[in-house]
Amino acid sequence: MNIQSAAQASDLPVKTVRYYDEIGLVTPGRAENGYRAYADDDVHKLRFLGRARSLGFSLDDCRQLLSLYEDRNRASADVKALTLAQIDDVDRKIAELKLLRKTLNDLAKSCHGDDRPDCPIIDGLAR
Amino acid sequence: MNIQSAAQASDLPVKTVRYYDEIGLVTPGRAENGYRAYADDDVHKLRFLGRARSLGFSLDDCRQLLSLYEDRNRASADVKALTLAQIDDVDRKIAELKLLRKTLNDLAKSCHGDDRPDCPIIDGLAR
DNA sequence: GCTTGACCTTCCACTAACTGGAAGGATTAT
DNA sequence: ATAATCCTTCCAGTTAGTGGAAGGTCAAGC
Repeated sequence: MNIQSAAQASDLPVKTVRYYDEIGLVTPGRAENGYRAYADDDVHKLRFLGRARSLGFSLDDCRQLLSLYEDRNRASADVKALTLAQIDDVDRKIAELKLLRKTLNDLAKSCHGDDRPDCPIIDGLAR
Repeated sequence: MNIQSAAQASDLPVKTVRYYDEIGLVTPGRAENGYRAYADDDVHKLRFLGRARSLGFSLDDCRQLLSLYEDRNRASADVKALTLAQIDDVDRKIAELKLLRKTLNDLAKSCHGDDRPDCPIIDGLAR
């Protein structure tokens, strides 16, 4: 499978897929002509990356998550520990976002939102 | 007021304050010796920036907000629209994180977590 | 067999929003 | 006078890509 098909199958831009190869995250084989040759397994990793990235995991986090996926000799306890750490991370992020949402919502609620110039959002931010 | 005092008063790193000058967001006057001289109004803007940034507004958003802040004749509706867009964004992120949390949790729950190499988490990711 | 267009390659430069550090000048304290 | 602490500019690096140029390859149509 060439890069464009892999990109479409994983819902990532071609440039990004090439970048993930460059930094060693998903390194496909090469065809005779030098083209990247993506296997189904590679596409699977790409899709996983796309999902994890869109959820705020850094590429470094993703590298860890992928190593779970790739290392067949890892003790399952290690795998579980890493997964639980990721869950904690997700929980923290959710909590942060909820707080952020509340702050923004409080600001928006207090704003009459018409064409008058005075605005509680601006005043709230300036406080 | 020198840059360090301004930074402390606005709770921003000195480097960041200098950066905001560099990109033309908050451009203080200069003293005889070439030092940046921050007025109270500059500090006010800096604090505004710090708060808006920490709430997830991009510097581009901030530039808009700042111009709205400075424009006493702007409609509060413009400000509200910007804020509501931020809230939508946050909501999307929260929903996605909850989905990911569930996926990771399901994987972790199914894992026996001992020193055997086979692990349902890995199998689940490989699916 | 040749051309056209779509695809692929690498490489270099650029983005946001800083952050760190070096080199050197100014100010303040002892 | 000297040391410590500011301040300045400039250069480089960070994360996670994105855009574009220069050039090689492939499949279709004439």
